[in-house]
Amino acid sequence: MEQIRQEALRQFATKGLFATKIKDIADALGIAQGLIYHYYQSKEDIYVELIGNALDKMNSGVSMLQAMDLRPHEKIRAAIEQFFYTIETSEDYIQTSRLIAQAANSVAIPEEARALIEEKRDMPYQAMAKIMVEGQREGTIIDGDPNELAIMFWASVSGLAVYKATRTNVQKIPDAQLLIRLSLK
Amino acid sequence: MEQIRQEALRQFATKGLFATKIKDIADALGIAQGLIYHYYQSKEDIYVELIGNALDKMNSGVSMLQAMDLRPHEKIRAAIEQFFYTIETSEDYIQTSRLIAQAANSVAIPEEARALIEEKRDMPYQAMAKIMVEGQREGTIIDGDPNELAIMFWASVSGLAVYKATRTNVQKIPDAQLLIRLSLK
DNA sequence: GTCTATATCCAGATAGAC
DNA sequence: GTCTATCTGGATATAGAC
Repeated sequence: MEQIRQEALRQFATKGLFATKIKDIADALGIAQGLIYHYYQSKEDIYVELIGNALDKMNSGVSMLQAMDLRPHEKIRAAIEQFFYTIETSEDYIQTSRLIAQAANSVAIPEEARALIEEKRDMPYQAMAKIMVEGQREGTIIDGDPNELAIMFWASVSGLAVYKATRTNVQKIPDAQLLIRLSLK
Repeated sequence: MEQIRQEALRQFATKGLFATKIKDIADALGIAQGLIYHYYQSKEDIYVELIGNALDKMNSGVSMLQAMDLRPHEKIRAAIEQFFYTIETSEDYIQTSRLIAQAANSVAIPEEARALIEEKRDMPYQAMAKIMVEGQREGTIIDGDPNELAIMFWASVSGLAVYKATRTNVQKIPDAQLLIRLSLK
């Protein structure tokens, strides 16, 4: 069950929902194709579950960040550093963000998956906008619409994640200092 | 023929290669499904042609930028402004970048398409790195590895493009000034 | 050039034995 | 729980008439 999830994540993240065949997953695990249907009712069911997990994982990271006892500009530094660390060390994180990127960029995903994305994907933006506001009050974050700052922040972060994910042999991704320049005074 | 290309681009960009059915394209154009095969040998053929066109379009934009009679930091401003303008006005540009994003993020695309991407996608990074070097010599671009600066630049730009492409009702995307802060002194 | 009809294949899902 | 076998639908691609 957990193995099915893992293998499905790996394949959905790299190939997408439609190019991934149930047989591919079964073969990779060395089990019969029919056995998958003992655990899941359909391919879409696996997909929807994974999308939900992925969004929750992303959002819980953001929640933890919010709860940290740090000043706003320190939270941004922490977020960036955590991001750079995770992207270098966690295969699972890369697959997770890749899955979300694939899903968000496709209109041909199950209704339920779409609903989950719609419901959950704005959380990081709102949380970051709040941090920006607080930082502006303290004078450590640059002026400007906090929502736009938040969008710019996550757009850059996810752009980097995609860059990293789609190059097999990336030696180095840019230094965290560059990202910090985006919003900090 | 041109209509097939256009409709196929629209659908591949939003749904990907595998979720797009030949019949979907034919139906959208009001022609018979079989007729597509009068113009193209296979679905993959259409896809590969579109990928090639998309990459060329992107790269020709960059080439034009390079050829402009501007100082390096002005080129960066120009690139950002052109980008913001195009993303707001050109449906075709959004589809084009979405197609490339989809393709680059999937391992399940035709061999030929993969080869095209491998061959052509680094051009913008190299061109931008060169501009960064020149700007650093002039003192208008911040210090740091020019390759990393270039990666950061395009990661942010493409992150924004994806953000914009995947929200139907985006009112505003961040101001160009924010992006400029990334690299200019 | 465009259509209808169809051959062929493949993948999702089910049935039922062990 | 796991397998093999199979039903069923759908999609690519082809054939051939108009």
